[in-house]
Amino acid sequence: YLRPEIYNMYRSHTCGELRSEQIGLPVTLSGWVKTVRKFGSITFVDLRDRFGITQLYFNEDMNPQLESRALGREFVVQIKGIVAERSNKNPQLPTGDIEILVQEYSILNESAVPPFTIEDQTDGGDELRMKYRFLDLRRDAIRKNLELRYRIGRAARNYLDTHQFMEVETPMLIKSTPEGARDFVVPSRMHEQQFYALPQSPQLFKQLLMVAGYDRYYQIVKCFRDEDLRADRQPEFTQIDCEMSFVEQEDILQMFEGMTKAIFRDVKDIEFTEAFPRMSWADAMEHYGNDKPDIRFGMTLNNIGSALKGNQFTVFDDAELVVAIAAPGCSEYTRKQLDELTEWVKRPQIGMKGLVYVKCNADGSFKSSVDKFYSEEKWREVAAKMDAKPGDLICILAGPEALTRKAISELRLEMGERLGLRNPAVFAPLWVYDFPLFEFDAEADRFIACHHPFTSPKPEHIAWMDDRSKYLDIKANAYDLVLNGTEIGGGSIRIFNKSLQEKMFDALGFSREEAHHKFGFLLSAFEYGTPPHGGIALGFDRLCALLGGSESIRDFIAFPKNNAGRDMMLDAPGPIDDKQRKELGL
RNA sequence: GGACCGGUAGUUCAGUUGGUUAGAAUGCCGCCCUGUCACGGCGGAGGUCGCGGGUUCGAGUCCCGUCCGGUCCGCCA
Repeated sequence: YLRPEIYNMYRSHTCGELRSEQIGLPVTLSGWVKTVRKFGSITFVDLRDRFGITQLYFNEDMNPQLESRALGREFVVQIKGIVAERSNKNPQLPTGDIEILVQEYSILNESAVPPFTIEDQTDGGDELRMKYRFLDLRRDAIRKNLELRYRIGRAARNYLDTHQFMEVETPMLIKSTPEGARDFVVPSRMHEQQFYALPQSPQLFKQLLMVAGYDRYYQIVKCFRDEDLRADRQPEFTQIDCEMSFVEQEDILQMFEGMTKAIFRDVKDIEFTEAFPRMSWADAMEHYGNDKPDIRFGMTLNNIGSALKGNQFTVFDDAELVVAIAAPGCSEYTRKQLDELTEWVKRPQIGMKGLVYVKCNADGSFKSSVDKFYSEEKWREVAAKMDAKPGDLICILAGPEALTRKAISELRLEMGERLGLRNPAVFAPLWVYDFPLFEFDAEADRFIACHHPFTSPKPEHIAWMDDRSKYLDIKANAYDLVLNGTEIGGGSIRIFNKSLQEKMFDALGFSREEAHHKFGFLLSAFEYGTPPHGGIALGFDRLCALLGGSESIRDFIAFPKNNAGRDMMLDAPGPIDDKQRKELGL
């Protein structure tokens, strides 16, 4: 614990640092009144600041000018007094052995009655807390989250500094780019009908820094995307953005695995002694049904179509994919529970038509919802193939490939949650690698980059860049860092060759003119000695939320926006006045 | 672009089949209280039931619309 250097007229100590060693010491404290507990002529006040809570003891009999009734919640006060031993100690407070015998006090500022209580268990709802975020931030719970965020950032910076990374700022006012998320655009008075865009990431700038020879760059940087939001998605968010030159994929994985370990060590006192597990994208999709597997638990996917097709059960026979998980210890599910689970997979956001279940009973027998079509022997065979144990419940989904894969992936996570297998205190990092370079966007009727258009294909697949029929088979030098089923980072080895970059733009359907108009500066830079390079960007907000054991990133951002992208405190965005509008030519 | 949940006292919520004067807890105000730390006791104030329309003898309750908040799907290179 570092004692802040705050000796001045307002305070000699913080509200968090006095202990029994200071008994008898005259002190001056300033802070906010958290609670007032009055007993006739004596009064206890909990005084709060960022560093803690210290109990004040007012005694009107001993000191008649201490009329404590003037004090209200959240008043800012300064007191002078003597540190004293408490007759009743409070073991729940670090300062609980002492109190301050108040000799004089002054109210530095009064407070209106706050609209919600400033306690860990506040009575305020989200909406109110966001509107009065400055009060919400006084709460311990939020303060601890922001302190965690600060410590994570500091740990990352310390690690990167010791590995010769250099922080460079890149511009916030840039040019709108065609690929990827929608840009926030910014009009400018001096350029009528022209717009800056806010960066979705500093991607191009960090690559140009590599061209410039600023090997090992990092930046903890705001990024902006004008897309719809979620609990874990904000229109402005922060990345730990990094780039290195003269590296291959393995170098980057090592470096940032090291950084992740350092963060866990510094911030959570958790030591990862083993290398992070790695999984190819194809394996992730096959065994977990998504590209960010939560590997805290098993219950992996089994494609059992071949075993079950051809038994006159048309649901399976007509399905592109028949896939199952074995939920451990769930064979005793009642009819009601099974019906509820069936309803769960039929919800619109899952979108399945139904659920087939097979109870692997403890006595070795099997009971399924489709016994009409399948013998017990068949289920024994399937159970053996899936490694399902007596006592397990096999859940089978069947339907179109993509929908069913996503549904079983969601069902796996849901069952993991229900079975308590997703403990937020357990951390399971994972590298996912060998992502495809392209995916086909049916709506736009063209190929789009899975990662971004600057990602290099695997060297052995570069030849396929000339053959559209091979596009979907091309693997990229791209990788994600996944933690507990959440993507916390992603990166790639970049293209550093002009003709390959042009080939990439061709593949994505940009004309040469368009490519040069949008990315001419990059193509130009590639003519002047670009080193091989690659990097990664970590989602700082998500990392904080995960380490803080929370689903929502909002409590780890000082002034977040709501799910409509509004700042409830500022009431932003808002209209601009006619004068501004006119100047901007809007 | 779409689905679902919610909106009642400062706050968090309850409010049955549509039926008298809309309740609880907490907070707030007043009085009492010398060891509390979720202090306690007594008393009091506090409501455009989000908004608009409709059905009805009668609407917090039912219907339609709308606004706001939340969660999710699509989207998020």
